[in-house]
Amino acid sequence: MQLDDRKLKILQAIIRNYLETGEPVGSRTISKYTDLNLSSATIRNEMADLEELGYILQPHTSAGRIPSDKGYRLYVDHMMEDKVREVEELREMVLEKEEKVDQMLKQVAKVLAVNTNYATMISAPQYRGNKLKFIQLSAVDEHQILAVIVVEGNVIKNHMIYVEEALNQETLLKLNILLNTHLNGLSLEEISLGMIAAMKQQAGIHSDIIGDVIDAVADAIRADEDLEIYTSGTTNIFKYPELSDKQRAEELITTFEEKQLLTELVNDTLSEESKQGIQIYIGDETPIQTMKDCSVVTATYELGSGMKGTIGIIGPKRMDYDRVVGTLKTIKEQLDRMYNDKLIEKKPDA
Amino acid sequence: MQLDDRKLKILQAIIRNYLETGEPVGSRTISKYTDLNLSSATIRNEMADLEELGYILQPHTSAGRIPSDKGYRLYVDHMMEDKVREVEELREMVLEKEEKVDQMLKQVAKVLAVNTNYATMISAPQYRGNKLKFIQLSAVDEHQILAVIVVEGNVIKNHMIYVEEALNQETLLKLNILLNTHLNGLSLEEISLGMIAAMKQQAGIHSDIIGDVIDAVADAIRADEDLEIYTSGTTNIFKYPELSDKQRAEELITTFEEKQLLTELVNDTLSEESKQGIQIYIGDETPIQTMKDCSVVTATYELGSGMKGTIGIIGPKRMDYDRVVGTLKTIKEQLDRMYNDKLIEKKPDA
DNA sequence: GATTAGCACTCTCTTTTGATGAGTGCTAAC
DNA sequence: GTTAGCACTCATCAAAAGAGAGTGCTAATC
Repeated sequence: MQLDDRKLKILQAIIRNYLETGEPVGSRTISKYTDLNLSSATIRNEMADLEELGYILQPHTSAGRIPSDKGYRLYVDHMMEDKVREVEELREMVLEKEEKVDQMLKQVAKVLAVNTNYATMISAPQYRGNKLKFIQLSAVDEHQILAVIVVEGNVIKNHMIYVEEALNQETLLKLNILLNTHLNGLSLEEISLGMIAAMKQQAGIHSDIIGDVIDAVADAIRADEDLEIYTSGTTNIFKYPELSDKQRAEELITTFEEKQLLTELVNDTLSEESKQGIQIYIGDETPIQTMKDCSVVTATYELGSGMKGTIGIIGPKRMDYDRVVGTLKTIKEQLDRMYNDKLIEKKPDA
Repeated sequence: MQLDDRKLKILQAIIRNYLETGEPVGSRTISKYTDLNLSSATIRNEMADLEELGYILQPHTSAGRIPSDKGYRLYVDHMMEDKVREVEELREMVLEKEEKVDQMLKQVAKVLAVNTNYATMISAPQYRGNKLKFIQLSAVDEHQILAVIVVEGNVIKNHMIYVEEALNQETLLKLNILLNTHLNGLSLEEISLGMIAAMKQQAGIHSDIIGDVIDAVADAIRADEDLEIYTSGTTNIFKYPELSDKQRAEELITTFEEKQLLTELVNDTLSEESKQGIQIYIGDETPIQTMKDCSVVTATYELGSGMKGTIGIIGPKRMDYDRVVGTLKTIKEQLDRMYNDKLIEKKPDA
């Protein structure tokens, strides 16, 4: 049996209708809904075919039909319309303050959640294979030395070191020079034990401090290991009865609370090189078990120099794919652009 | 009518039983439950009295009785046993790594949630009325200057400043000295506009940078305004039917997600000087509307030098008060102690 | 006078039953 | 190939019936 044009139109009508209502859709509805001018009986025959082909299914005898995962897949691959939706709020927000990246990301997650009525997540950009840019030790008071470590991409890490007795300015300066000359421009792999030993030797009685700083450097560079993930709008799932029975709701919300569990999704998204950076997971396709009754749309954004992050929108399978994809594209572009603008303008931030 | 000893015993039995089962408790149950050796009929008479006194109530005619808020209040004020429970996990964890305060707090929230089966929150200590300790500007590269600001209590704030053209070391040193001599030891209130103007004048063509730094300083000092709050175990509420109908669950979980809403609770706890730093809110007593069907137990902890934070446990009214209070006391003590140990040992952190 | 046994009564909860209605599959006619 | 017609299925809803837990009250007992 073939999937001819008429069957496609009917399938599309079924899906569109189901996306709106969330109710199984019957033959009579389609008969009126479309401009095909076919009676419900004909539609019924076609529906039987579509069911046999696996694109739709019946929750129970004598109910209407709902799209199967295969049906949704066909829809998002071939039948979706490009409905680019402006997200005004975000545009303003991003321009207004870019104070701190993580604050901004939290905001993005929230704006997206409010805009789409789905649950959202966003992962902070990962700084892979980064190199050390700058180290500075400063005496804060008699017993405390502050180590500031800046990594390429301007990730900054602070580390407080306690010392038994005060170091004078001269010593500090020496240590600073020692550290910077040896370590600047290196990645974690390039820092050898030999190098560390050499530095410690040169530092003499202050070798402890060098060890401490090295640890902090290691920490700063591989900060990507505990990936920051922000979520918002998790309670939106209560808006969709098919997701909000107790068990499912509990599982889902727990997944959002234990943000580690979302790492899977981020990794999967980053590994697949999808067209336009937008990825759609329908039902079982998702890498996260608890979301197998959901659909997940993800986008990869880039804040320049390979610092990639992931945005995800999680909703029911009958999510408004057109709108979500449109919104995500907009946001993605804005985030991508944000960094470039900054590069060009070289403006100080607020 | 008086609340004699027998009535008290019966009330206690009712509450204990209800805490366990969550079901209204009837006269027959109590008649067997207690060692009073009274028939159900007698108990019934006493229960009628207790109801008249307002300590218990009937969900509907011919159901057992459940404790009223007044009843719970009497219980926690006078009838609770001190059931101090060790929280081994926390003890180990705290000792093992005190790397970063916020990481640790997240852990505490989680351990508490797992241990108690209730929802938990913890607010990061607030650094009230803090003074500036130290400022340092460093050139990271040609166009970027990093400002590091350290506030009393070792709160560190980083701020990147973009400049059109590179500053030489000498200029930077001058600016550093300028900033530190003028600002060190001052609180936000003590930094006057006149002072800023004077500094800008001395900085000459680099007055922009001064302005930028001042902004960052202001930001660092009043960091308490956007209070960090961590939550955990929010999905535990699904374990209690009386809290987990859709509407209530949604409201509660939203409250936990929008952590700003929890500020009320923190402020209220910090403002009341309760005995032993433990506070119990029953039902309507809570400052947060969405929790009016819950009970909330809070504790104030102190990481030294007036940096106070709040731990909260949110559960059903029939929460196991004895255990929760015990657990909170333990945790509170451990946190309090943690800081003192550190002070004495002056150990560097991991 | 306090305690208890007994009993009618109340109210929730669960199960059963029947009615309704949406939707189907199939057959026969167009 | 399309459509009208009809018997059939199944979820949903509401009303009815039954069971069970628990009460309040009265009268008897200690």
